[in-house]
Amino acid sequence: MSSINPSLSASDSDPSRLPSGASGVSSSPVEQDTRTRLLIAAGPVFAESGYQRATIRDISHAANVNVASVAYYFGDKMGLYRAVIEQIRRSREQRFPAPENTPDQSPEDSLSLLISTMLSRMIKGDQHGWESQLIMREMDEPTSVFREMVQEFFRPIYDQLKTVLRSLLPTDADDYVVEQFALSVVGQCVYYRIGRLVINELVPSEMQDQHFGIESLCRHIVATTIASARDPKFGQRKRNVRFDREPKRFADDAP
Amino acid sequence: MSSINPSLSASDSDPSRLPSGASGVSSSPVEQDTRTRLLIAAGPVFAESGYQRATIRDISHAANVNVASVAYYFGDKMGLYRAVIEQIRRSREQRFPAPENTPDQSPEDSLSLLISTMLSRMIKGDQHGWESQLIMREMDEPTSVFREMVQEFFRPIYDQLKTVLRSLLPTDADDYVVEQFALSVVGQCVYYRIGRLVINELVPSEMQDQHFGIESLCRHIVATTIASARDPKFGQRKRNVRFDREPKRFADDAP
DNA sequence: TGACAAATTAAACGAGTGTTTGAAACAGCC
DNA sequence: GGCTGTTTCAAACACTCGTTTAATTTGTCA
Repeated sequence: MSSINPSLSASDSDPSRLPSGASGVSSSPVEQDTRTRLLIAAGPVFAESGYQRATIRDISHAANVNVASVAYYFGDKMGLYRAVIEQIRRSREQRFPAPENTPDQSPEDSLSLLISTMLSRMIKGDQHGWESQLIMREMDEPTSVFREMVQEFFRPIYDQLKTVLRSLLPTDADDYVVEQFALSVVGQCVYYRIGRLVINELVPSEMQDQHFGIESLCRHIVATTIASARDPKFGQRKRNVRFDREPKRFADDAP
Repeated sequence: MSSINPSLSASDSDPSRLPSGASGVSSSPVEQDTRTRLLIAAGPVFAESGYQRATIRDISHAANVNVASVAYYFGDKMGLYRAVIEQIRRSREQRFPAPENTPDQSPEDSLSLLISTMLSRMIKGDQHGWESQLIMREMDEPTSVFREMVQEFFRPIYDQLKTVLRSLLPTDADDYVVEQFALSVVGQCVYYRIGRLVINELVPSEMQDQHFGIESLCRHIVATTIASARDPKFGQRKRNVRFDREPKRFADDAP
């Protein structure tokens, strides 16, 4: 019932929302104010355990603050979570900005830049490996922040990708073909994050070390995408007899 | 301390492990023995909530049995979970068996069959949509059954995929190229399951209805894979100047 | 210094959790 | 019937969770 709780009167990102002891500029990573320490400690815990399983006791212990501080500074657990997500978005957009669409750039170069941006955000997009993990968790355990996150995180670069692909494909390519190509690119990039535990089991570690770095993967995805988008036979796909004698596996497929 | 608990002396899949009241053959879906009712009810709950958040009270309520029955028949919560996973593996292998490698089949047909099998297992591989979800959960929230699951679920069809891709690629293609192609195919298939919530936000629903059925996606993935694998320029990738003026985004990439 | 608000703390609360228990209900057999 | 082993059940246990509370400490300014 107290009326002094700061979480009720200030935005998550308002820098003026600081305790009186600290004067904005942080002196040392371990000597920051309680709110900042919570924000720093919460990310890895949420990423590791997921929103539900993460406990504010764990987070508070990691931040070396009292459990009640979460309610004091962020209202509740979800308030802290939203602050972490927003922090990731800003950090990521700053360190791996989407490339600009300069007209003097070939579509191939644009595609390469986009893919390397996506792979970087995905694989090395965080200093300690937990930021992407947290985003991926939202994808199959969505919380209330999911929809907003898709629109702000993914929509912009996805639209850029579609634009570039359209310029690579034949001019009469249908919209759905562009969409399928875009999702193919995204799928390939995302899998190296999502499926990394499976990949660790299936691919020898020496091969991963030598040929599964971002640069190597980017080369592969760019080359295969361009090769198939430019394939002269591609326009015939719809009538290719090869696919007319598919096994009847599609009983409940789209009509 | 009781010595009559059946979970301690019988395998999860032993059909003789039935209460004396039921005589093996099930009469009606709603009139099965307690153990079977638990097994049926547990799958969707585990898939929906994940192993940790799923509660045996929810499962027991859905199965219309007492909470203590889980301990009685499966030892503990993890015992029930393992039984569910094993049930999925058998069901899936029976309904979507990996295609055989018949020699009279073109590599294109083999690839198409493999991809449609993977997509089917992924997207419609379960009667009510929860089986794949449960498997996907293991991929980024692995429990103790993860490693065994990868080897038994994914390894066989992944090896088949590599064999087919090798026959499509130039004969002198390096092993890592085969591996990259295989993971590209897997990534594209998996993304339509993993990223389905994101896709729902990014792709108009009419387009999803018309062009994102299994058959349509299979055609696209097969066509792009074959086009790029057969691209005569593909062998030159390593020396393509285009990639030599990549932005320096690869500071911590593999040397 | 003393008053006052901000910040922190230990403790408690109430709701859920997995698991255990001991008694009751039920089956089949003598 | 009575007996025996199996299965079910409601209740309790021990524990963890997010949140609240009331008391204490800290910092600032008159």
